[in-house]
Amino acid sequence: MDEILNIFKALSDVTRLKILKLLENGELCVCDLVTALNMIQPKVSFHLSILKEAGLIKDRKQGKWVHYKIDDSDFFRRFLLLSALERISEESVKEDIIRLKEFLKVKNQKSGIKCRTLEALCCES
Amino acid sequence: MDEILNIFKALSDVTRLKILKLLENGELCVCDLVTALNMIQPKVSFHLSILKEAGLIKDRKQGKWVHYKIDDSDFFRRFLLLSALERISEESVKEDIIRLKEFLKVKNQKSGIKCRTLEALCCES
DNA sequence: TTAATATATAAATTAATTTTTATATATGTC
DNA sequence: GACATATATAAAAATTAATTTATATATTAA
Repeated sequence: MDEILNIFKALSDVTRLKILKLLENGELCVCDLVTALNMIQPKVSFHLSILKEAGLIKDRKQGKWVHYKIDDSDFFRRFLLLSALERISEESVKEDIIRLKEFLKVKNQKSGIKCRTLEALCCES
Repeated sequence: MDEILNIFKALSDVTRLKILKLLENGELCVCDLVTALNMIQPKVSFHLSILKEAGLIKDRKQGKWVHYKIDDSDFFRRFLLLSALERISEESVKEDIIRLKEFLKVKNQKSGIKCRTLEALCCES
């Protein structure tokens, strides 16, 4: 019971649903999410830890950065996310995606590394 | 977003998951649930109101009683419940079902009305 | 019509969660 | 090595949710 409860608890917060919606396009590091959501970093880290604890996302350390992405190793969780995120309109993360794209563009220019997630993000603006 | 959020919030509480698990066998009135869960009545009513608000259950008034059952009019909700409740073991409502069966038996004897839900409840004890 | 039962609701309390602020750690840069 | 950046974590404050207690409403029974 605790497992399923943790999953539902993880999914019952706007910020966390937004994070998941943003991660649908590919992995993002904490600072990407901080910029996209326009929130302070400890707050984002807090929500990421809850999503991770529930087995909904996983992380990958690379140098200074920690990249997060949806954990699709479990069928039920993946399916749940799929059907839930489908019910969240793009509209609800519109502003976040604008900030994110702007931020990733600048990051790309600086680092010279192409970001797949940026390419996946929808193209208006 | 609010709609899906409400659904997940409704599902992120042990008492409410238990209520749903108990309602899987058929409709129950508030006093059935109060006895099964061994909780005070306002508490049960509070949780029922949240489940109803989320569109997961519906009620039917009959005389003094209010009977609740799972609302299967919405495909997504029904499917969500189906796959979630499947992941909750019978063990986690074992004691509740014992109390419930005992209570329903006495109720049946008194009223003479056969309760379908009682028949649906599993047969040990 | 009085009493009893079933349920709901409001107010007060308690508990849990989220947010903020401050600080620590780890990695990379100068 | 000193400094900057990215992230995590701990403690405190703020917010939200759950629980209890008390009371109201509606229905049936006596």
